[in-house]
Amino acid sequence: MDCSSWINTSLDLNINSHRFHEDVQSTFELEMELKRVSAENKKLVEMLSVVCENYNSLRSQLMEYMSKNPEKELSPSSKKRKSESSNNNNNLIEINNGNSESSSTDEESSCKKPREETIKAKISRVYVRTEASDTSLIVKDGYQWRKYGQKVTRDNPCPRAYFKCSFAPSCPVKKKVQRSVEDQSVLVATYEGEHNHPHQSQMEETSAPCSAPTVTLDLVKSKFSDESKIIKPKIESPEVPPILVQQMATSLTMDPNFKAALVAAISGRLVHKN
DNA sequence: CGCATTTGACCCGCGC
DNA sequence: GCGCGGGTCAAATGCG
Repeated sequence: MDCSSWINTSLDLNINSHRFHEDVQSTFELEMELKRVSAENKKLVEMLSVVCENYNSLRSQLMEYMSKNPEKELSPSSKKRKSESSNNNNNLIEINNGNSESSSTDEESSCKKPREETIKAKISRVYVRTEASDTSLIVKDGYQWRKYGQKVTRDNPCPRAYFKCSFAPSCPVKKKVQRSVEDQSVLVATYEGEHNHPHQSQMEETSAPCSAPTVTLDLVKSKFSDESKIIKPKIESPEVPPILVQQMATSLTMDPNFKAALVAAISGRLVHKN
């Protein structure tokens, strides 16, 4: 072996050794990254389980309520001025009837308001548990409201507050807030219409700890249409059916915001490494 | 001073 | 037609 071939062989070995070192380092970094992603996935699974638990709790409470008051939900002849029903829901529950142009059993969309034939406002109801000492009729939903009236209604000694979205008249959304008759620690907020502007405190809420989870129950056009059939005036097992977990996971993955956040979390770390 | 809230008056639909 | 009750208006008031 001459001198030049020896140098070439030595260089090859050196280069191969360097590449091997890089490969080992790259593999090590990938393993670390895999561990981080696994940890994040674990957190997400834990979050999902918390969501499932909250859903389970709220669902059981809803079933209990419906078993006690089946006629209020089923009777099409319910009057407009029936009392605001209460329940023992913790945190925040939104019951969204998805009011549409078709005939509805909701008392708010009864046919006795011919002047409002063009108004097809989406009406939803939110139950918020508050501190017993909290006497304000404030529901923190992330939007800014302007109070324009307050009334004491016949069915409830607690006054009902009337709010308009602060972006009115460009945003036609209104809401009524009143304490529940039976449980005055529960605020009943009735929303009319949909906001035509972005959520004002969306950024703050997404970064804030999730202390009061919100569950939306669309009782008319539920995405969980199968589950809406399951809801009967009968107490069922409090366990979450596996199909529900799957559907909740699916709806999470279908959520573009959730997807974007997940992709940003993972790709951000990978890009940062490279 | 400007804006939000309060609160009594007013409007309107419904039942009798 | 009248009274009742929910919903809205707008002047008064309070607050930063």
